[in-house]
Amino acid sequence: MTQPVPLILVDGSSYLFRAFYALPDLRTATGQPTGAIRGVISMLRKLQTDFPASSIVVVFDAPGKTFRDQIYSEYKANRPSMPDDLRVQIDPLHDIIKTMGLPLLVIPDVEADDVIGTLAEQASTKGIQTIISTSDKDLAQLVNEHVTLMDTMKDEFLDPQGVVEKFGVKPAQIIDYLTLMGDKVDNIPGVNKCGPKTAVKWLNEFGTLQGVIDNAETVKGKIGEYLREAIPDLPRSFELATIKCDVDLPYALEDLQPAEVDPNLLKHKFTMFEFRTFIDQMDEGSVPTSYSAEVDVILVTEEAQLHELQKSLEDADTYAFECFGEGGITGVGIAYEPERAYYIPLAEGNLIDAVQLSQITCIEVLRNLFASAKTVLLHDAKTTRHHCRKLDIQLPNKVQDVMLAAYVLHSSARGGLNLRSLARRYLDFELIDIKELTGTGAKRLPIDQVPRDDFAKYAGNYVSACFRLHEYLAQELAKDETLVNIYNQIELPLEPVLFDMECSGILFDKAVAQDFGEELDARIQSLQSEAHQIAGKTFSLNSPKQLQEVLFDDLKLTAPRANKRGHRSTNVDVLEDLARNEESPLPQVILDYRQAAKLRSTYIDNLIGQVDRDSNRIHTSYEQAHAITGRLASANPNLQNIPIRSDEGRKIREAFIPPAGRVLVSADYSQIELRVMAHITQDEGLTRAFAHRLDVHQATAAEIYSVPLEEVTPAQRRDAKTINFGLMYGMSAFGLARSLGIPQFVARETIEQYFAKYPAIQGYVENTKERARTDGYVQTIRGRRIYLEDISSRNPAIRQAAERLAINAPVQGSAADIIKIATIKVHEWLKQSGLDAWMLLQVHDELVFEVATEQLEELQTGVRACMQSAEQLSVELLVDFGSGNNWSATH
DNA sequence: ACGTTACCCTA
DNA sequence: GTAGGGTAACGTA
Repeated sequence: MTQPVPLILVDGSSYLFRAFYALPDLRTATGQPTGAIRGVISMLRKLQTDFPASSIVVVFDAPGKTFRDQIYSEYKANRPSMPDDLRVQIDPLHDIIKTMGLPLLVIPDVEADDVIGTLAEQASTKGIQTIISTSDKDLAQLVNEHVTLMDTMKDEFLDPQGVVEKFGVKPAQIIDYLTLMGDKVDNIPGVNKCGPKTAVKWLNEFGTLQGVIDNAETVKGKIGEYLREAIPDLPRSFELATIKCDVDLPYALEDLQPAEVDPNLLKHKFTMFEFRTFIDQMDEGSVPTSYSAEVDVILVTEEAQLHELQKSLEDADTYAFECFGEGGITGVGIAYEPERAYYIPLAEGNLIDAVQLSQITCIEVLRNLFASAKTVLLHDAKTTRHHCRKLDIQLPNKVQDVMLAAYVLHSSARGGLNLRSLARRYLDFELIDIKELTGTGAKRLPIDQVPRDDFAKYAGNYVSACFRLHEYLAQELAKDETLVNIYNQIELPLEPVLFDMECSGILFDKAVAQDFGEELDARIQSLQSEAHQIAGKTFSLNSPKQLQEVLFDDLKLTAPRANKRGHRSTNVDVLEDLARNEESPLPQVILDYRQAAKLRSTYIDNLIGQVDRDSNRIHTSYEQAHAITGRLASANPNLQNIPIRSDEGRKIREAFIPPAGRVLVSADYSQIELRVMAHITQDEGLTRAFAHRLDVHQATAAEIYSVPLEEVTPAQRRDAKTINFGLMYGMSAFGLARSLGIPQFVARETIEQYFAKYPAIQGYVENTKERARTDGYVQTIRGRRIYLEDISSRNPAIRQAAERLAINAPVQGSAADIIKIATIKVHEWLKQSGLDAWMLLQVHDELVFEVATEQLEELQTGVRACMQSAEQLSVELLVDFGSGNNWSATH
């Protein structure tokens, strides 16, 4: 078989049976049988490899009766019923075949043979060469000059000549041949004692079945009697043995195109069935384009070289770029083709004696380069923007970012999103680890002291990998339109917006923080001595280990709970319990101490330390590609966890202030996650509550406690709020009982009542878990994917954690998509509004601005419009505003 | 010096 | 009971 064959029709059912009986009884660790699945998949993968140019269509019998049962009630009556171990492999097998991107046909009321016959006939008519892959000899009747039979498991091909050699009759005689023999298994009567030899002998003598019947009188002996006895039944047997080639199919031949394959999903499914070999094979074959592992790195140290490079870049469509350095800039790397890269050293340090270009010349070239319309390929564009900013260069607003592309493809892929991991994962390209050049620990070299040639090699390989990754990831993203949209419409445009917000920062009044810090110090001191006095000894209040001993050994209080590692917990819940018992004043003292110490260290000290010397502002870093749900994270410092719930903690917010003449403004979405929940589930009760602009927790309380809205007590509302949130987090009766402090059976009843009132939410919970199991991921409204590698874990705790994430991720992730879109819209609007206003922070459902006091109203109007129109949900999006002279006053 | 654990702050 | 970040203590190097 050297000619590529356009169409391969696979008789899936025949292989499934063969694989089940012929192959060893493989099972997963949980005992799920998988041998037949593996056998069929293995066969299909062989076909894919052997016939890369062909389109493969897989056909299975559908459960239920067919026309053959109608013409003959005893049809297949002798077949033993399907073993359970085989039956349970069918659905998973179908699912994997679909994930492999192969068209799968399971047509009710039509046997697989007839589907194959019909498709082969259609293909023949069009002159398309067809291979039927089957282990069932009956299909030999379909062989003609366009149609070949193949048994993939036995590596056997049958063209018309081959049929004659194997069976002794021509393909056109196969039906007659089968009719004469009958089929014991399918309970089709033939001629008694007539096997293949006799059938072939008669057919060679008389030509056709009709010929045999017409000459029945001439057949001598016992077998002649049997033949004559069989004649009345033979026409029906003939009909049963005939494969129909004119079935009405709901598909045309040209509809049966392969679907795009999501390799992560496929790997996930192979993992579920413990098909390690297939995964390994995929990993080996995952390199899309086989580039050389060796990158030709050119060190640019002369002006002539630089200008030559500049010219090449002007001709190139696109190029990868990276700034290397810690603090200062050591050099830049550029690659405009996959196998060659350039490194331009710019460091001063100990390399000053080496020949190198002046920074000024080089920066000028880069500035011109970035001013042209070329697309720059980057890994972590936002960080590169900060580097460039130090050189007073501006990257183009529109760039490509392989980190963000990889994040959109798989936000939680093992190994993370640094370029080295991505190169290894997607390109099988092993990058030099910078630690090999710098060393670690005390002996670690600053990177500008790494020998220049070594560093050039590292840098050149780095940008080369970035270039190659962009090619690969763009192609991967293109396979799913929604993912391309997440990348192009959300993540990519958001990146420069976050950059601007990071550069803006927020003004911080150190004096206010300092004063509060001193107040806290005094409190910390006195609480500490009080604690030591009660304990009768000095100990570190910060140490859970020492505290444990004091509380439970020295003071002999009873430990209510153990923590994860079996130690006696001293966390808030425990201390609050102990404080309520009033056996000792120490627990309350510790609680007060903890609060003060936390505020002092995490907030006061850290925030003061992060204030920029020149601007007196705090510039956080947003992690755009970190949270698996699509949320942002904030770090150095984290401005998304500034205290607000306790009055003491809130005081921290008083240090976040606007400059003179401006106010701080906070715009936050009202109940965005519950609104998303209402939209996703289309739950009537929840939707109605939002449509009537009710207090949603109050409305929930009224429903589950069956009381009029106005009679809901604050306690009932609080419980309802707990339940509403708990549900979004996938909470169990156990968890609800704990957080409401009620017995588990009461919690179970409460959840039942809730689901009775909000049935669509219960449906969502069940469907989502199911979808997560079959797909391996869940999706947000916009189609962002959240993969759940543990959804089929055999460990119940791990599996249940994945289920909770499956329930929460679409809600949290959709809300994250919405505010990201809003952030982009607001930034655009602000830019063109000409207002003296700046977007400073994003805190999941809140945007914080500073604006010239007299422009407050105008800002609110514009921001509200952007935020409310970020997504069209089936419930409206509402935005609450607050403003004031510090961040506390805006709430 | 670095990693892990317990704790606690946010949406 | 979801998603994060940061601190101090403490264990291991």
